[in-house]
Amino acid sequence: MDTTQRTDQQRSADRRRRELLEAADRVVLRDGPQASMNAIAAEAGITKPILYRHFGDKGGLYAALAKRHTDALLSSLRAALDAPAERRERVEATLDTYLAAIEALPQVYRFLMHPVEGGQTADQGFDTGNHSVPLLRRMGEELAQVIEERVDLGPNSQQLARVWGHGIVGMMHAAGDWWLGERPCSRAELVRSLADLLWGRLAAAGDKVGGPGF
Amino acid sequence: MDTTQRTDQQRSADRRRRELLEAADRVVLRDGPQASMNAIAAEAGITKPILYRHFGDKGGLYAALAKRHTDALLSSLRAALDAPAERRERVEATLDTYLAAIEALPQVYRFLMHPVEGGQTADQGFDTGNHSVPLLRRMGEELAQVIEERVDLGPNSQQLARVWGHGIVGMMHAAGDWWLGERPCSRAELVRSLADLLWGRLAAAGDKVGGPGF
DNA sequence: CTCTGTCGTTACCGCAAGTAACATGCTAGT
DNA sequence: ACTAGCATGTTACTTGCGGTAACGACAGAG
Repeated sequence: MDTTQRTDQQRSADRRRRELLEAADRVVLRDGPQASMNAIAAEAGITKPILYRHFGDKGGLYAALAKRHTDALLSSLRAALDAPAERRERVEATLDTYLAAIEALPQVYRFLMHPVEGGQTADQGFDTGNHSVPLLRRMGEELAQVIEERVDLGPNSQQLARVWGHGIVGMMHAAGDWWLGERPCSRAELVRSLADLLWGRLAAAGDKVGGPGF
Repeated sequence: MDTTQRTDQQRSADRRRRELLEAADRVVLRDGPQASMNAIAAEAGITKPILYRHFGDKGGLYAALAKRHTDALLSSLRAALDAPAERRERVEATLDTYLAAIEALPQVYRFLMHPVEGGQTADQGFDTGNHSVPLLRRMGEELAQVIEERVDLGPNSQQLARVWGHGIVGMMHAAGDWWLGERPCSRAELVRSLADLLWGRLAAAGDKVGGPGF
């Protein structure tokens, strides 16, 4: 039959696609974010044009690869966010989930955050937009949605929630990035410090009167 | 004399260097972060090898260019941070300064934040560190220092200040990036929303009881 | 046996980073 | 005045990567 044939082909194509993505994963994990298409193809045991037939261009492969990890991370985060617990506990669990993920696979994390994406094919004419850091954006939107659903923010809540979503995600990301590089403290301490920041401890703290030189 | 000669040459070299940097600036402002060395050289009215003699490689030119803008932005931020005013006002002024800067020169801002840096020259062997987003790091450290100097955080204040410095900078960056792309509100509203977040409004807000579907 | 479509290859193009080797002009020593 | 040295600039090249065109084998339909 036509349909069964197509299904078979589709299945085979999907399996190939998954194999290719896993090979790409291995290479990225080994070579970092600047893994070349040649290297990925070689790791998969095939040659470049097949990659291009499956993913269009490097951006497409990146997008597919990123989607896998992004989806996985987001579902973990959703679990932490939606837990039936106090807000502070949920926030700490979410921060810890994120930090544990980037701690476990820093190479993958760097690939997701710093996509390189300097192709010579001109996507010229962009004024400010594009620039493709989809993971941060998706996390920000997701968090915004949760905030807007569960926290009572009065009028204009949607916009406020979105600002906060992106802001909190950025805080988490930058602090995590710095922490990964320097490891100045344990993960638990970092989580506590960030949660304290979100809980207004900066506003509540008093001025320090005597400067170091006075 | 030998010394006077050398001084003349040094001055001439420095002037050339500045001219080259200004040309690079113009190109980056026009072409975005993926400006090619050829284009920069052409804009400066010279050819590639001169650029390489002055800056070593593309990373060197990037570093020099980034240092100029980073220094300029940091001095503006320092002015806002060190103003003799209430903490909330200072925080809002700092946020607004940063956002105004990225709003005025989005291309430069993108160049600073997304350096591309995917050279084929292997800096292999890095585990987690490097990855070169020096602007965010420098802003984080700077802010940490100001916080530690001026806010009374009790014991372990230095570490807490650093976490907060990097976290706040990341919040500002991510929210600014998103805002630049979507422009969902005015700059003043964004500043207010972020300051509210830092002032603990997330913790203070009540739960929303009735979900949208219940 | 041929036609068609998928999976795969080799060989190529264009482009950008980076370099080697050559040309030129200025200052200085003899 | 002639030549040595040194900075400045050039052309022309190599390497490596993203991306593609054109060609080769193997499956099933008529």
